[in-house]
Amino acid sequence: MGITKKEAFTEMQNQMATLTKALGHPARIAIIEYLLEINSCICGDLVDVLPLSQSTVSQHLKELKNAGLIQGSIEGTSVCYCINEAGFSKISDFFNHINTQMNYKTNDCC
Amino acid sequence: MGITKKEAFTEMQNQMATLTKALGHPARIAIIEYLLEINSCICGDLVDVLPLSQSTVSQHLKELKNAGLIQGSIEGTSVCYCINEAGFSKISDFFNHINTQMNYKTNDCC
DNA sequence: CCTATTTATCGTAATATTGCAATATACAAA
DNA sequence: TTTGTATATTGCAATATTACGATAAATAGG
Repeated sequence: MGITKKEAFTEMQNQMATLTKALGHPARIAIIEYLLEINSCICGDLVDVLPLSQSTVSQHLKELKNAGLIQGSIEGTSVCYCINEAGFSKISDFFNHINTQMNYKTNDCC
Repeated sequence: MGITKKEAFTEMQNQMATLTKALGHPARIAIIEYLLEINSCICGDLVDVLPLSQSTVSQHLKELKNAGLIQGSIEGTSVCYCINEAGFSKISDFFNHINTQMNYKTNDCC
């Protein structure tokens, strides 16, 4: 039905899915990489760098912002977007947890 | 248009997007958590644990397998699914890279 | 005020995802 | 061979995503 049964899962599971889903597009990966590289950015730069139209880039930025992976503040006529470290901490915590569990247990199956 | 312009991005960007996209659903997060917890699994277990039908669970398992996040091997009548550490290493590498860059640079904007 | 610049939003079309029932497939046991 | 068990696949229907052009909104500079 195209609709995710969110209510059937834990808040943590939904939150982690929201964060990873937001990264689940090459343009949004590219945006994050670019923001990390220059550590300060305006949307206009991204339109030049990415092979997508201005409106599409704006939408991707909105999704990353909604997920809490980037921040944006108005800076005169333009908007300054940058990494939101809090969002990435949450993901890192999850993967650290996974790595710990993988190291702890022996993968004796498959 | 609902179609991602994959050809316009690097292979790394597409690969990372594929991996994170595969995790971008609470059911698939739940599957990974369950596999980590019991460290060995057959699909039937998951159908009991998850609030989804057998066919839907099977589809989610297929997506995780295609992305390289889990492995499955036939074990008599059932299938034994478990974590594919190689897939998670790739994601971990990416997030370690992000964390390194975040620590290195000062977030002086926004 | 007028104009240019920058970013967001709307409308729309194409495609993808999610979910389930029904069915198919594959194997084991009787 | 027949029956049962476990998993995969197919075929929908409902909804979401991706992308773009057009347009709106907001501000800066003349």
